[in-house]
Amino acid sequence: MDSNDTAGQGVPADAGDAGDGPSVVDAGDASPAPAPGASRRRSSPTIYDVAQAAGVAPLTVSRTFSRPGRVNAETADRIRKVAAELGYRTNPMARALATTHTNLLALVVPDITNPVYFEIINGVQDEAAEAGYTVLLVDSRESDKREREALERALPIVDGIVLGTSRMSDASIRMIAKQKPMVALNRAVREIPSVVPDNARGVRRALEHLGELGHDLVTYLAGPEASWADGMRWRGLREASLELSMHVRRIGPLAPTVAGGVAGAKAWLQAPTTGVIAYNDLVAIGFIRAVQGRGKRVPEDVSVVGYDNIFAADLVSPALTTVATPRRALGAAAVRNLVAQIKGAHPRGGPPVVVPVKLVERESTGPNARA
Amino acid sequence: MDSNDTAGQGVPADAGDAGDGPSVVDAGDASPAPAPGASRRRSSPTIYDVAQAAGVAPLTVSRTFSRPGRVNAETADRIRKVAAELGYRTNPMARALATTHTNLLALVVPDITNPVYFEIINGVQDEAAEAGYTVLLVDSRESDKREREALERALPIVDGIVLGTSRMSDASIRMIAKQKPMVALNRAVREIPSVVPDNARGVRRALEHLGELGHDLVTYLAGPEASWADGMRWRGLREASLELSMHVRRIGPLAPTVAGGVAGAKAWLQAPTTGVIAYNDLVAIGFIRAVQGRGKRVPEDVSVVGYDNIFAADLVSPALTTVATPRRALGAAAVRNLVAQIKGAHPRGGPPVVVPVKLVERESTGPNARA
DNA sequence: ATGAAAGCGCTAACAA
DNA sequence: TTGTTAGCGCTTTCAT
Repeated sequence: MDSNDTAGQGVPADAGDAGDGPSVVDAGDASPAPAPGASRRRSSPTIYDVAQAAGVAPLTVSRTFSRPGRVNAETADRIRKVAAELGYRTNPMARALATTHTNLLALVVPDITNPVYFEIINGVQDEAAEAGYTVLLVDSRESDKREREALERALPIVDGIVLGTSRMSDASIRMIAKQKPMVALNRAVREIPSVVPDNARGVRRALEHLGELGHDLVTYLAGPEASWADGMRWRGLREASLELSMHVRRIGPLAPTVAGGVAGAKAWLQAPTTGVIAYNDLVAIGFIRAVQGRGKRVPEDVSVVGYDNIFAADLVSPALTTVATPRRALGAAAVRNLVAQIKGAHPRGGPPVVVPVKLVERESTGPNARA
Repeated sequence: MDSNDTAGQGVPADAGDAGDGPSVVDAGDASPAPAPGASRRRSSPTIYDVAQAAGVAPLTVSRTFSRPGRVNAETADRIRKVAAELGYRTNPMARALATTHTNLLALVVPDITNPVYFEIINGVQDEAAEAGYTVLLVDSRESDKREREALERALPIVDGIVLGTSRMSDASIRMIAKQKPMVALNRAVREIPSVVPDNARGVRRALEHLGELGHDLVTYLAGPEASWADGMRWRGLREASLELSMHVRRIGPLAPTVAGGVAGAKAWLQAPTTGVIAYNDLVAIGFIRAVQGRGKRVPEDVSVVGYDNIFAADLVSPALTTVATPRRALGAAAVRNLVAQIKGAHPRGGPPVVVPVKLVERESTGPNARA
């Protein structure tokens, strides 16, 4: 909520250009459209204007901007110069109509508010920008209805879709994938190229970490039943526990929220363990607050590992030890794959691209007091 | 990071409508673009196809979708039916080219990652959807260069811009406002319609609250020097302190981050007060952690009030008492204003639209121990 | 390396 | 209420 404004003086002074008296507060009241030409901007110059001014054919101007190299260097320079003088800018709509592609990508996430998506968004946006695409962020706010509607709107104007943790059914997803190139993120969908973090490896590292600290009985605070990621993590946990000769219990399903963590704590108090691995950071945070409220100390009485390494993980006390998912890399990988598809590569229905994760050790884990 | 995937079972069931045999899993490796027509989607039907099938003129089809009501109800029904059968969808690019408007709005924020913008984004998106617009979210990541570039890209394809807490100079902003309708958020820019929260009222409420708890000397942890909001808050604070017969000290400027709060704590420890008001929640959080680290208790030794009421404010301990800015309302108001402009209303250069704020009392404030 | 013609799909004007 | 005629600004053939 800060800005670099220099208008800090708060001067209401109004250099009124329409001069219709002192600030009429209400926005768009009566007066309809101003006479076209009033404060209205002149229609911008086109390739024809530039062509004429530069003494070439319109097509040459077009080429100068869309396929440089296919035009004489000198000619191109001259055209560019003239264009700059005239303030020419290529019209994306016209180009889109002619080429059928917009250079827009849709990125769908279930909840912008969820810190998990920050870096994904950044990764997607950076990689997209690099490839010459602008991204249209679609926030479905955890509603498959909203997701479908928003996607419906976006579909006809984008060249491809990055579907982050979709709330839609596999069937709906495949339906959409038939219409536009698509890559799924954080979720494997048959026949759809997908990019996922290495969930198995993540929980395994968490378990190892706990093991090294002397905890050999740990509780897993499970996520939503329908969660693909949760399934992967629980499976990975069981396998790892076998290899490491440790024991893992499961509590859940839990909502993937602070409240879910609180609920998990209730159950855990019935049968405490010195080690806990949570489905995600929010659950871990809720769990910690709840058990602290019951007089337990973290990490002295119980070590807890979160998952995702969200923004807030570093803010709570104790700061959360957690598995960091490479969200930026995830987003970037998805875009690369998507752009490849758009450029003409066949979509690969093969196994998901798996991106590595890593454990971030902070204050919520410590040696087993009993050891 | 969870999903509702049903693919857990791996059900391959696919009511294949294209029926080209059992899912050929591995599509393409080397081979370049597929023969146009292979897995490529057929070019979609146009108004001409629909017109022909329905036995009317193309224009009538066009009207049916763009100006319903201007066409006979029965005819319209028939056309819609035929269109549905053919799977006709109006082509936004063609429409945009013809009408010169895209029904896209740009929302520029300096940092998606900043919780402050969540609700603004939601408010903007909802209101925009209601008005028939899709929003293109532009994240400038605190860089005026990036902001300018992204805006550059977005400008030609949007009908208007909501500029949230811009990092650009007033001059740049006015420049852009000349090209497209615009509304500034959280910042007053001369000659540009703007919507801002009631900063003066906010700090005043914070001060009152502290006063009621018996603190009459409070420290203000100031934000960045260049911040418009900071100026407003400090000014509001001074005025309120006069009226309330309280005393306010100022420490700063500080970075609007957790680190800034830590820095502020250092200075505060030189001359502690029992009441503290921070520029924003992040600063408050940093401050609290730092003073706690020096053995001070919150709120027993010092009461602190944050600003903004971000997501994390409720997660830290003690939970933060803070001034909640009506971010969703802010976003919605901006869009209403913007759409009014687009629809033809004159831009109003008058004073900013001011949206009310409110104080959220949580655990970080308490009675003055000395009282 | 450059150009002329045609058209992408839709919507403004005007008619009828 | 409906239809006809022109474009919107760009990129595609296919020449030159």
